[in-house]
Amino acid sequence: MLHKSVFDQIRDLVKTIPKGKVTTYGAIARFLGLKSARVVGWALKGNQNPLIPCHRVIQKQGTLAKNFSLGGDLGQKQRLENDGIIFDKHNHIDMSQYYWQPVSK
DNA sequence: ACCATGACGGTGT
DNA sequence: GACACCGCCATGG
Repeated sequence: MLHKSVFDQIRDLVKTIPKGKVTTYGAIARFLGLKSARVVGWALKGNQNPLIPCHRVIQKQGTLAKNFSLGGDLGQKQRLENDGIIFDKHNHIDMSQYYWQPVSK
């Protein structure tokens, strides 16, 4: 991975997600001009940097990816709850309340 | 260069 | 809601 890679762009963007907010794989992909959200998930999986709040990236439906690297979906849920985000009984979160739209920095 | 593999998303049944 | 496909594309073998 020399030069600026897709991951570099994803990392910089994820860093700007405010505490208490979340965004989606698809939103990041589209923001970066990618046609597939799968690349975003792949990039986060391969590069788990503790300085990057990657737990704030979730699925569009407000649900969590089951294969989250740091403790699975449960570990991700705990991190989000630590951010002050409330889950309903089906492990969904209210996207109308918590969704954060990526913006140019 | 070919092929399998995803922390997805959209659509159809 | 639960499945099943399919398109997507960077990476590694």
